[in-house]
Amino acid sequence: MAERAATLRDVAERSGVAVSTASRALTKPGRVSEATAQRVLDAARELGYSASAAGRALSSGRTWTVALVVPDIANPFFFGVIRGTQSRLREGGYAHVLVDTEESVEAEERTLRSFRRSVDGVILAASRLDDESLVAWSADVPMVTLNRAFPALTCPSVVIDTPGGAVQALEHLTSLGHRRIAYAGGPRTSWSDGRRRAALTSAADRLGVEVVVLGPYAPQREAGSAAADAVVQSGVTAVLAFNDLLAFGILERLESRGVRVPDEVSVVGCDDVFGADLVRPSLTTVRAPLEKAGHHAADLLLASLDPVHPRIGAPVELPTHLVVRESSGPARS
Amino acid sequence: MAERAATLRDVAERSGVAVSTASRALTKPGRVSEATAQRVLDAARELGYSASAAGRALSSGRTWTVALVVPDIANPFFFGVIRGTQSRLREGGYAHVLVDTEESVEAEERTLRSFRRSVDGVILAASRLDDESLVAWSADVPMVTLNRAFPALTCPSVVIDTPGGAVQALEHLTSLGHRRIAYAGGPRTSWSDGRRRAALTSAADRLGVEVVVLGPYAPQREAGSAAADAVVQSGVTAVLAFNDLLAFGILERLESRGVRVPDEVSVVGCDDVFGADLVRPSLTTVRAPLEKAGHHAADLLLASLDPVHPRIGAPVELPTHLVVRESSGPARS
DNA sequence: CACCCCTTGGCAACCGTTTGCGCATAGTTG
DNA sequence: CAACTATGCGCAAACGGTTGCCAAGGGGTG
Repeated sequence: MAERAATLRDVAERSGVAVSTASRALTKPGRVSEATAQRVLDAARELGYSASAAGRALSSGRTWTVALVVPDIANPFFFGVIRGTQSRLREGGYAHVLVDTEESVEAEERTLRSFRRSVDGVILAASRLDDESLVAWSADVPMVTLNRAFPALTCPSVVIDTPGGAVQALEHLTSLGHRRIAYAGGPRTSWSDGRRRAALTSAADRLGVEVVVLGPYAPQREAGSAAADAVVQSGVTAVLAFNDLLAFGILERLESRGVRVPDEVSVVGCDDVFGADLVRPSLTTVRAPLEKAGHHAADLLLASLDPVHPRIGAPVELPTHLVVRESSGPARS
Repeated sequence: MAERAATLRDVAERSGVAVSTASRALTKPGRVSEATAQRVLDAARELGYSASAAGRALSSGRTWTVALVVPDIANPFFFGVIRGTQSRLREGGYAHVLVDTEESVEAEERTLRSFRRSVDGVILAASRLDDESLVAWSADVPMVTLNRAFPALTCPSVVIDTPGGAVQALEHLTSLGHRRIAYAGGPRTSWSDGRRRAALTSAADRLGVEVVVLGPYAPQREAGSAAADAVVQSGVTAVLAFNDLLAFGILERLESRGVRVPDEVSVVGCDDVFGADLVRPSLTTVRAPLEKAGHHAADLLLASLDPVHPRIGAPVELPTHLVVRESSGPARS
């Protein structure tokens, strides 16, 4: 390690001004004279100065850091989200702390507790927290939720309208002649899962088809085997899976059991994550605008963090649409 | 936002001790008496106290934060790595800042400059920096490189032996009767690409086969079209791609051109990222232990950051092996 | 009973930056 | 030419922890 890094004091000494002036020259354009500012800037460059985030955070109260909290970093659903938040946050000058709670409510609370004071805000993706905790935390730290509508209007949220897409999928399958359709559900703690379930059962009534709810299953490929077996067992002709990962697992299992897709069973996923068009048969799925969701979440947070006129934006709901590929087809008669 | 968060001073007052004692009670086990420690702990809990990272960083010089710098956050190669580093860093009590440089050398340097003072260390994955800059930066900030061997032994590194795996792939193809084999290369700035190229040409000599180097191509699916066309044009019977993403693109393009895989052309990828076993035909590929690589990188960094006896670990080279699936087969005769 | 050591906890300096306040100096006006 | 207003800059006090140093007190030993 080289000698200790240059501090603002070093810069000030080198340019022959007071520390306070150096600070202003670097951060408050127009607050010092042109000539002085230039001297300070030069000195800073020569010394390779860059401000200490800790010092700055301590005195100004702003850390220029945002935490993104996700339940499972291995889930490609969140890759898209991460990309979206990352690009916007960087544009806004914020650093990006990534936290994986591994689907644990305790880990989520622990994270919030420990980051509360060290970040300016939090993006909570697919939070497993209950309403009450959510409200409590949102009073403590600027927060935006993603795919978790907010009970009170105290904090902005962005939700992806996957239920709407799921209903589209149901209509698609119905029009292909399917009459009994399974829904392979996700974790019970998932708010999204509840919404989808409700939307599907009500749409099923309207369409005059039967929806068989299976699960809950972990939103992972491995869980697909059990789901596929349940699908076969239940005798439905089509299945809509909680997410694409589960759908992938179902496809694998059906193939290994010799059940042909879509001839015998149609399979539809949710999200359109990386890989949905690679698998064979390629997966019919409800496309969720993941990166865009990340953008909106970051934008909302940044708006509420604006030092001059912070504003809490209106909740955003992003539409989805069905992408029809090879894994869905006419019901076997 | 609620009233301001509790500080150490609040905790000290509530428990009737000095600030210094409160600090020690919370961070130096054994340094204060059992009874006092308990009082402080209780007070802290009652107030919902959690230490300010900024204050702590400023006085102790440690931020308990590590930056992970990747060239492209959209590349699933790095998902595995991120998971690996994330889990180890969290165990070690470190927070995880994620930075995407978008393959830009300038962004990489800018990142290092701005984070130098605000993180305890950096994991530099697939750095595009030249040797000289790398050495210079490693003197400034504790650093571990991933898939970028280090010129001097000043900083630990972990490299994945993909060249070894690529040679295995070449042998596999040779034993299947292929005599002219293409290598669809990656970005010229990629250190890994250079290594693979060298390993392949020397192995080709030994095996008595011809390797046709194509490219460079961007390590992305979209680049696969051009690569596939070049493959067809060159008249080889097999192609080894720089990474799986490129291989996916090649498979897609070959399929749409009506070239059968593996009957007419065998395709082999590198990395075995998420999706390699989903695509049809499933991809024969060189499996890189991504998560393990992340583990090692984090472990090495943590070891060099150890406050009591920091040690710079020996460079780690992780073996790879070929996973044979459906996309490779006997050469057409 | 005197001495010493060890445990415990307080004092205060320090980490690097921002910012409210006040003091010069220069420029403008009557 | 005096009085007043901008403008530019410096002083010093925060921000919230950590830690070296020291003093007081308690217990053990000769």
